[in-house]
Amino acid sequence: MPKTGMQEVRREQVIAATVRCIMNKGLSNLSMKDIAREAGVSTGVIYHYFENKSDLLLQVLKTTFQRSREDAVGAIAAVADPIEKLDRHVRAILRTPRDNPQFFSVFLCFLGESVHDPAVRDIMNRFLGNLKAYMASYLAQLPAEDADAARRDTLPTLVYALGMGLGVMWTLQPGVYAADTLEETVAALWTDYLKKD
Amino acid sequence: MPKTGMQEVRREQVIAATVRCIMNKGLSNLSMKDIAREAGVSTGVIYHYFENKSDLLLQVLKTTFQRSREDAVGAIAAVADPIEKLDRHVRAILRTPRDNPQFFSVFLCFLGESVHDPAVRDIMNRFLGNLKAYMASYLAQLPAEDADAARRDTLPTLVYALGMGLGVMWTLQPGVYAADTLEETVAALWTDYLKKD
Amino acid sequence: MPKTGMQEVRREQVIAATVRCIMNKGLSNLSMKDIAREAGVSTGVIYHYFENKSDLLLQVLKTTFQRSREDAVGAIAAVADPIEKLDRHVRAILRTPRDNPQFFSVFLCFLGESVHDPAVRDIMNRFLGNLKAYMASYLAQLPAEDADAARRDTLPTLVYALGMGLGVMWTLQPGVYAADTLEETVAALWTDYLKKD
Amino acid sequence: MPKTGMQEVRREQVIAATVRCIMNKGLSNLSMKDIAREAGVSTGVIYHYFENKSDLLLQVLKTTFQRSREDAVGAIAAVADPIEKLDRHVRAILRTPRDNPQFFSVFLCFLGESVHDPAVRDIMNRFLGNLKAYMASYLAQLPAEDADAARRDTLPTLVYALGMGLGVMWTLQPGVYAADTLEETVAALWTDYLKKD
DNA sequence: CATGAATGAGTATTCATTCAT
DNA sequence: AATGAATGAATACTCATTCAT
Repeated sequence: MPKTGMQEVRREQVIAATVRCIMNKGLSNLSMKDIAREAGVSTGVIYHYFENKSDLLLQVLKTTFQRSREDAVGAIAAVADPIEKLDRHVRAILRTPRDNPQFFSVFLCFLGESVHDPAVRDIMNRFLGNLKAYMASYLAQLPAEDADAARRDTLPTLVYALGMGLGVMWTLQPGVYAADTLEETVAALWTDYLKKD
Repeated sequence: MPKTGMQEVRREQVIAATVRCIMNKGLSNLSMKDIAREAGVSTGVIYHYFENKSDLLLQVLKTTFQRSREDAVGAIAAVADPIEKLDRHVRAILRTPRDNPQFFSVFLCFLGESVHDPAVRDIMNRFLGNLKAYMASYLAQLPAEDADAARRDTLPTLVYALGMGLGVMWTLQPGVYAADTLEETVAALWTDYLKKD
Repeated sequence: MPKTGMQEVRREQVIAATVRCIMNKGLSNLSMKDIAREAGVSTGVIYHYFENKSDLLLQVLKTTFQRSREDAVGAIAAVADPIEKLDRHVRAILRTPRDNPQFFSVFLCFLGESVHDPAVRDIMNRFLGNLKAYMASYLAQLPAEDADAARRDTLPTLVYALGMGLGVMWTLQPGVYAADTLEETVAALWTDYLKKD
Repeated sequence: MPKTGMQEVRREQVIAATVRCIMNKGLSNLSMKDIAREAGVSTGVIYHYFENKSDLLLQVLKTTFQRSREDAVGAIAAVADPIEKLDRHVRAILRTPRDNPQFFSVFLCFLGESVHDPAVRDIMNRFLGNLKAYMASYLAQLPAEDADAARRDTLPTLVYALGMGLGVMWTLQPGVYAADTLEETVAALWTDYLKKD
């Protein structure tokens, strides 16, 4: 087993423990001791692998976002048709709060932080920017007659904004929405929006 | 002026100072001393009017939400026609992050807290519930033939979800969106959605 | 009792406790908890009156030096004749390690720090500079025929260097020197040095 | 090369690295990791050759002192005449802070430690004692009529005290003294002192 | 009513030392 | 012999809360 492999394992172990702690206690009550206990290591270990608390938290955010993006892209990579891609993409976004509640908890916690912490805000912006750019890239393949140009440009922002908003509501009141119906409704909403004359 | 009047003034003074502090430093770096300094009072005064830090923060959240709701309702109270009401309502929601950034900063900060703090989550849910209920109440006045029943029921959730999502994006990157165009687009989106056969 | 008076009292209390701790444990093992315990206060109090540990230590050094200087100047202020002044001054310097061992312990501890800490070195240099300047000021009153000019200029440095060196030796091995004899010897040494043709 | 040879090399390597660290950061900020990095070895190695940090530091002090003594003795061993020996000895002492600033930094740092650490103080005393004894040994060879007996006895203490004091001043403000002139002055001071009737 | 000094438990972080590899 | 990951006690410093004045 190569050493670098072990090191990576330890880092993951600490990051995973931090995510669990954030879900249980939030960012404002998060102590390094808690994280160490949750990870089953001593506090010193954390400082072996991360510069300080702030560095650890940024790594947590980055890792969480990277995985979420890989999931999203992976879910629609196999599909060729842009419209079909959009449909599946929208549904994947709407399912995130249920399929990956961890992601949403972390996201919401750091959202509060991003208001006054530029480093966090940068990571957030880059994440959202990447996702929107990805959607724009396959929408660009649509024949010009199939979609209004202005709408095609606005769509990624609208899709992610609505997804985020519904995610927040779902996280605040898990289960109050008829998930399947909502998925149909929203998927139809955006494909209609795009196609409309 | 009765005693309670002065007391109310002091309370407001402290709450306003707290909001300003939250905007500057976020929730996780907020100290009672900061608040006292910002309010121009001693720390002892805060404990005269609020039970403790947690109580103060809940009062801040309630007050912020109450005002926001009063603003929202006030902005469309004079209009009679439900469709017109909806149009103005949607536009008011979309303008919130610019017109009242204070509100959005506070909202985002507490959003992170609501993940693990039931008291905060309750207030959030009640706030969103009230807003949606208010929209539902005037949409109910629409003649049955003017709107699909199912759509009328879903609309408040969708409107607020999209508003919240766009607000988050605006707060993360103030100014990147063509605000006016977006307002038109979204207002049209929802009125179309409602009317569609 | 004015408030500022009480504040000054507290500061003195903490500084005095710090000096005692330095004498017992040295600078490198000095903890804020030790100081608080020795002063009979909580750790928080120290941070009420001093910015941080480094600030406290600099204040300790300044205070110690200021008092030592007041003692030195006070001991010879009443004397008019420069030669007589020098004689008493030299004797006062040589008596310092016995009369005020506190001063010498603090001085030696910070001497080690001054090697790499510019703030400490500055205070040291200013202290020594002041003392030498004071001696130079009254030696300047000597009639030109009574003292070789070059010797008069070097004397303060030599006097304080020897005093410092003997103080170190005394502190390392308290009591091994025949203090009185040494005092005579050294006092004679410098008055001779100055007068010699 | 026998094993002990290698071992000795490693020990020297670590000791030299420690001295460099002390010069850069002082005793109070000295970490084993710093030393290991400076020496280009792992922390484990240090514990192979030294019992613990305190042991390492004592070895550093001993080694530094031993070398300084060898230098001092070596510098005047070839001279036969006691008076000439003294003259050269005094000049060598005064040149130490410039020629061997390493020695002086280490010396000053441990001086602070010696106040409360008996082990350090013992080494200091033995070092100074040896140097003074050496000077006394060759001064003893002076014909009785060439030197006052009492002065001959006091001289080593005075010479080293003044040398130490001037060294401290030089270290605090490198370069402010006219080194050559001072050397002449002091060398003359002590030979005069000894000879005087 | 108001103040702000005082408390002390709690936090992030460091570091000498050990030990499995 | 050598490595450097791991430990955990210790440290400086913060901060919500109390209470004498």
